[in-house]
Amino acid sequence: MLTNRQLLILQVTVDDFIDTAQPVGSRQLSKKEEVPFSPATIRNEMADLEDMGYLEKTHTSSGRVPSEKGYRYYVDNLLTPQMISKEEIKQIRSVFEERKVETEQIIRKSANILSELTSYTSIMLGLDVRKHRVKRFSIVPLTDDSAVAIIVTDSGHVENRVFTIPEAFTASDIEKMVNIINEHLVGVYLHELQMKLEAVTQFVLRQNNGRLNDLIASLNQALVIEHEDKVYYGGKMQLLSQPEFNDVEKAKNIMYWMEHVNEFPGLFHLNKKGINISIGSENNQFGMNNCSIITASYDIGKEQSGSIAIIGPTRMDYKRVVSLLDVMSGDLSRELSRILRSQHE
Amino acid sequence: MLTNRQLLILQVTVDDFIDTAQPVGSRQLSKKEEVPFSPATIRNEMADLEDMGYLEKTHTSSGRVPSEKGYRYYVDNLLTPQMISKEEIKQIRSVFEERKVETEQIIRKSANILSELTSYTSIMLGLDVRKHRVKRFSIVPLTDDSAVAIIVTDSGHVENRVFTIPEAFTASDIEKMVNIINEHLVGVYLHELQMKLEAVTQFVLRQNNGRLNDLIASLNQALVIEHEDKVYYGGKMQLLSQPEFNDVEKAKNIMYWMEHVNEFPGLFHLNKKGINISIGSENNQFGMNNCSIITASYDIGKEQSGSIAIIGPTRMDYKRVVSLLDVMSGDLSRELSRILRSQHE
DNA sequence: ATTAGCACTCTCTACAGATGAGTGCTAACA
DNA sequence: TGTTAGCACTCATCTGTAGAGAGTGCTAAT
Repeated sequence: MLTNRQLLILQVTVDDFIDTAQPVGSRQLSKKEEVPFSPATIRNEMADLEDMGYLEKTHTSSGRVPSEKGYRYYVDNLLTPQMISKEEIKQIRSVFEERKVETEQIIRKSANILSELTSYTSIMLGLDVRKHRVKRFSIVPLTDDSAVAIIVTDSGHVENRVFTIPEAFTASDIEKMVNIINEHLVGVYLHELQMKLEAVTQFVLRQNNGRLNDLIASLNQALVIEHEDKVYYGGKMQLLSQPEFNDVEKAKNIMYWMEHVNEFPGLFHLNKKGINISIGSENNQFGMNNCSIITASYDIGKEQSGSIAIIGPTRMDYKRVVSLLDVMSGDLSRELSRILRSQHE
Repeated sequence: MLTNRQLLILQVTVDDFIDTAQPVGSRQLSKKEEVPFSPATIRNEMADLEDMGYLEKTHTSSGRVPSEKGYRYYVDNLLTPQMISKEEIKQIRSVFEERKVETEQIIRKSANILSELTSYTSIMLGLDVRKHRVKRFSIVPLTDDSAVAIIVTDSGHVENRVFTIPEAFTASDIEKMVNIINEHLVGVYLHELQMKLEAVTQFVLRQNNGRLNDLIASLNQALVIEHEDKVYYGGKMQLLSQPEFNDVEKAKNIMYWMEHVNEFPGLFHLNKKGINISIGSENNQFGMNNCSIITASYDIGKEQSGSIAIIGPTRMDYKRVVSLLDVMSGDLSRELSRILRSQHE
């Protein structure tokens, strides 16, 4: 167990390192008024903290730097939420000022503001389209053997797919099918679409409209709506401004990773509700040892939820980021729920 | 006017520098078998080339480096197209193998392959949506006061906008309007849309259907189809591998620029037909002094055209890039024209 | 238990000298 | 007269050294 003095010193050390990015020494610490001890005392405590694995030295006579274990302890036990200034809250709220209805734009704008306020990179997952419901289905023929299928969801989102028409179907055939599908599919969640289309096929068979079968099959093939996570970034280059990425090799690594985020589907969904912090090698699997990722979830109505994340160096300003994410996720919950509700009225 | 020997030496110097990124010296050059002269002779010629502004020294006793004027001369007069291996042509052709109908995917894939083959960054402009024609217009009501307007184009592209319904219009009002609009607007280019909607307004007024006016106005407002160039990148990070971007500051600059390409609408459209090379400070306005941009245009049918570009350091492999762009733009012309034609049949 | 003092370690910077690649110029050569 | 060998010179880069500065660990005094 750590003594109060050790807690204090650990906290101040981490804070200082986060601030300056320089190893912090005992003399330097003793100058701070929060720390009323002499350098020698601090040295002793730091040595103990090092033995326990919370601090590290870069070389024998350097100051100390927090270890991952140190950050972890700091984050779990010493994190005092930071006040967000009114100015900044106002800036966050500005996202919702324009009364946009397009959730995509709201999310995109949020990402930008978040990265501006933190000076790290933000990543936002778009809403899961598959949890929206079909509002209207229609087909527009393009050529003799191709047409575009359009699904409008209750959220105003539009999915469209070009598909091939297997034989020569007349316009009235297609119209008939559109009617059947609308009858059966309006109100259905997009992720149930495939399944429900099966039911339609059965229905069509029973109605002796068997000739529509091929058409539905082709349609069914085109309408696979992947769980394709739309990912929005804010301030991709912000990371390059951090001193830890002065080395181009490291910068390249992290940029590469960001381009391929969608290939790691686990990243956000594994997270629990609320705010979650993953430090350094804890997200080693993703090849970013020098980075921490803070994610926050928000709820939209009862069924949907979204994720925001900030990615920065392990030496990131946890206090501030956590507080900002807290405000932002709360606002997103509230505003997106409001929009969704108005659409279901 | 340059002598043949000077031409040779300039060419070999540029080639060598492109290859090694190191200033090239006279001794080094004389070792090459294409250059049967002694270092002293080469020194004399190089001194002359420097006087004429084609070469530069980084310091008094360094080897020479091509100046921008040198690159320009090289590009204009000494560029011998490079053979593209069958392997590589095959790789390019693989874009079109899957018989995709979605031009967007073809373009995206092209961008990736191009950057893979060149190890620079590629930028592709999506097709200009505004040159497509309206195939079908429809409206799907979402709530009492909002609806989504959908335009399907002859190319299978779908544009959609959420707009607010000013007063309580009945479903039949809206249906009426959709019919009127379809009557007037099918076949119209998207860039004419605004104008033609004016005409519809006039028509509606004359038909004494004046009450639809507000509806059309709101719709008109939503249907601004910006000349928003969709920009696709391939291999954004490739540039970071180039030695000239080892300096993080420079890397940041260029990355920043790339994120904001769409804010420089002039970049691609000013270019003439065919292949165009812009070296170093020639694209100074865009803040990329160390880069060259090679653009190539391709034609789709009679009316549309597209642009591909490769962006790399001034010390880029012009020979190779030009040849690759040549092949790629030819293929894109051919294949996209084919697809377009099939859609107009 | 805390702190002052001291020897020690390690990094960083500056400076000097050696090295080597390259140049310009001049004189000899074909 | 065009080409080349030779030579002195320049400059970047590397190496080694010395000193400053920041920090540490340990010990003894408070």
